[in-house]
Amino acid sequence: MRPGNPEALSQPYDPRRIEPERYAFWEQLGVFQPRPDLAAQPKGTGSKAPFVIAIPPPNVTGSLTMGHALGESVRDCIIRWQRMEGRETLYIPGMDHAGIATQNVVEKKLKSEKKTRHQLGRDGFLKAAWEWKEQYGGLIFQQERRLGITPDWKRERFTLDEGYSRAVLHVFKALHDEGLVYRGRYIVNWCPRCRTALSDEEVDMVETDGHLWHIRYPLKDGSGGVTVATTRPETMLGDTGVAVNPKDARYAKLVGSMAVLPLVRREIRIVADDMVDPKFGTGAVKITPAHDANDFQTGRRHNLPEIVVMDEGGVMNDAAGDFRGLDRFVARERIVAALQDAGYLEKVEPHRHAIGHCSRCNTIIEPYLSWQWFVKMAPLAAPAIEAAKKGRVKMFPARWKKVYLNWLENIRDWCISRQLWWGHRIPVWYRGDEQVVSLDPPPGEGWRQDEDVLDTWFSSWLWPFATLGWPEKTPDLDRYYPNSLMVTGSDIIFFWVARMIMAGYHFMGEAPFAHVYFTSIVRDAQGRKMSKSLGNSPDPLAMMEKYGADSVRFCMVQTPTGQDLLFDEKRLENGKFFANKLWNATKLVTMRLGDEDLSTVKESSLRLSLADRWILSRLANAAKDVTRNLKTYRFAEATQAIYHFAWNEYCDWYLEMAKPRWALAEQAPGEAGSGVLTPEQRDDLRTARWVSWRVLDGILRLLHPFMPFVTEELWQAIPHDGETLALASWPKAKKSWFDAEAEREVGFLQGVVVAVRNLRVESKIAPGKPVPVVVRGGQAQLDLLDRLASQVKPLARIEHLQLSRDGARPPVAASAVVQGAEIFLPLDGLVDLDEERARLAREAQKLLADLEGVKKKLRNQDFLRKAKPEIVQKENERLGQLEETLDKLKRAQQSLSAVRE
RNA sequence: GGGCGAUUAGCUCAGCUGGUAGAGCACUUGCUCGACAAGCAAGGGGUCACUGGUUCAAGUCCAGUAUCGCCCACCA
Repeated sequence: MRPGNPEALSQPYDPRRIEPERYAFWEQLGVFQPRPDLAAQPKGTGSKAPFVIAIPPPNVTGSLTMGHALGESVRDCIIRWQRMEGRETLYIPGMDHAGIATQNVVEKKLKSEKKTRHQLGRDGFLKAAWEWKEQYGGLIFQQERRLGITPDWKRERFTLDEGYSRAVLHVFKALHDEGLVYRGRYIVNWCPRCRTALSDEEVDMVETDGHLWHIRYPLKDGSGGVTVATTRPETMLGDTGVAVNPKDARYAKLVGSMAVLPLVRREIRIVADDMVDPKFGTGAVKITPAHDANDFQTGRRHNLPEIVVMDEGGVMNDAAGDFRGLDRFVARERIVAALQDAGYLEKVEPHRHAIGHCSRCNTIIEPYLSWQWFVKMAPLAAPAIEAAKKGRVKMFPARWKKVYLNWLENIRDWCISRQLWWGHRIPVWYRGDEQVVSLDPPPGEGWRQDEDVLDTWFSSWLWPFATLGWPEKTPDLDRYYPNSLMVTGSDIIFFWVARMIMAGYHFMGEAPFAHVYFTSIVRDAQGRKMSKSLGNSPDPLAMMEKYGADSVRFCMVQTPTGQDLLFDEKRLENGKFFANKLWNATKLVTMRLGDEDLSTVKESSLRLSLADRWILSRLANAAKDVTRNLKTYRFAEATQAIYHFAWNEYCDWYLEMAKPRWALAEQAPGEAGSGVLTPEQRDDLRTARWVSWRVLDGILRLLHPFMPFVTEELWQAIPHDGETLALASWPKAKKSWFDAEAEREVGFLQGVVVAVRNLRVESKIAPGKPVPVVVRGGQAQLDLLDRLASQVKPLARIEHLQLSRDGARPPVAASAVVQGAEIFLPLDGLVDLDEERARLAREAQKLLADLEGVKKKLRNQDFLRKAKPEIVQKENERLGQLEETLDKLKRAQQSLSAVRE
């Protein structure tokens, strides 16, 4: 047992003073490293299997947001809890190279130096990017230390590290060898600003007001024309056909004939295709196979030429004839004008539709025909679907399972090539007609490597096992895969969660984690997304400065799960106030503990008083509640349980009741009251000290995963066993501590105290003035009050407590009824009798309404017959209580009305 | 067009298996009594969005409606 250090609490609570020091303290002790000695049993068996969480790797360019703070609070809370439960824990940190985001940042920096990446060339650019990474990357981890999270920093991984990169390339080759990776010329989502292809998930669809232009295409034979409707007139330059529905009678005779494309004068064929909806627009669709995914399919079905009319920057190319060199939107205006001048434009309608935007830079996406690499997803999705259906991967909250399944069941192939430089370069080599997939350059001369890199998510989806050394068969991989839990935002359920599960099954044969917990998405108080441009994103570091990391953690962790959180800075006050309360309570307790080594005190040697039995019972309940709620990720309930117990039960009641007992020590300073105190008093003092210490210790343990800094600080200040609270054991709900009788009895005492306090206030008695109180009640109730009189009296400032079985009621008094016992506050000449009468009348009226409700229920035969017996009995008891209370109130009213003023 | 979620005190939200509506903040009144004014004590405040249904009993289960929000979707 180590003695406490009460002096540590002499200054007021200030998180800024204690938090940074504590982090260094934990790091020094090495509490973040996994302790294999704890995991006696092999993985996957029993509760002692290692508990593993991998961090969702933040972008190397990232800095800490409230969203990160929320995720980290949850992850670290669970990790710390599991560590205290005695499990070996591993929290894996790392960063994502974030292809497009990082390349954008580095290019911007180059621009400020009046350079472009093309001037530097590929190698020069990559060198600059790595330099940037070394200099600025990973800032977020410095910030996250401030939060008190406990990853094993020695295991930090980066998705572009040598080993990790091998894993990524290995996966590409493996999937290619299986026929699941293929190269093809298809329509992809193209961002003309980033000049790269994107996956479907990287495109945000935005409802936008646009136009539907109706354009007449004359027939070649001069016999009229066909009118098509389009939202993107500029693509007409690439039209190679017109499609109509085969069942559409209006156009039946045109099928097979040729139309002449206006402005371009190209002859294009009119074809019949089911994809056309006769009811939309004109029922005739212009076909631009190189600039529309639908048209591409249609074009292939009818062997129409594919003409690309823009370059990679969205500028019209040579195929655009007179419009070459124009930006696609300028070209749109010019083309519309030209069509109008030539009399081809029949109509323009307003039209609302969804337009794709680059999720990185918000540029409008251009469907673009190009050579890309794809992953065939359906075979990978199958086990991931089954895993969720069979519950092998559980999601919290469960409703996300549906979203997940819906996506997987309609999954489309994944475009994984990106026209960037920062990333894993595709391991494919070309020489003439030869094509080789190989991690290293093939032997021989003249090989040229594919220019493209892989989608960032093509590396992140390997995170749960690539961080552990895969594809090597490392001991870590054997020990720590599968992970236990994934905590992330629901916004990346497709990008990342679903893909990790697919990769887990495909490469490791089992799910990467058993549970997925989805946190809230943090929004501002008006419900807007946090964004840099709006400036509505609070800086977590500033929040920690102001309220403390403990408060940020405590308040963020208890946000609603998996739905939007409207963040309001004001909520953070709560945690700080709570920490402050505990600080002061601990200060009080440390001042009263005396010199005895409490760890040597045997609980069985103590005679626990009612208050002791009560608070121990409540502690057992709190331990049970916190643990149960942590198990199901119900953080709001878990924090509520410990908060309420610590503040409203331990501080508000137990400590107040302990004060008179501690005061015994002051009657006999020095030798723990020897000689002056009776043996019973000495025992009581020891008991009060032991229980208040023991319960405080329990509170600090239960709260530690949520507020690690202040709990550690306070734990060090009281007598404690072990070096750090972070490695102390998690409190168990001791069976022998549950004590329903003590809870009932203290409930009565609390009722009496509250009633007296209320009578005082209602009677406008000065707060400090001691008052006499008379209680009439059952023998058991009176005995209870008698036994705890010395503790109850100060709580309500009772000067003299008179207990009587059925003695006379004081003639002039304010009164109340608590569990059938009558409480009188004699008030000769002090009280406003009219007010007291009115108060009693109000009280009686309330009771009468309740009574009516209960009576009605008990008259109902169906209720008596069908409700569970214990419910009926409860109602009967309630009826008795209400009638008794009402009766006593009536008598109080009578006795008051008999009094003349 | 499909799916999901929300709607409970002035605000932000809890209410898990149906059985007398809760918390924090805000509000009212009163408190420098040696842990704490970041506090203490006592209070006020809700026909649980609406309509039907199931049930002895519904904030809680079912159906529908309304409003708001999110996600998915190849009507050009």
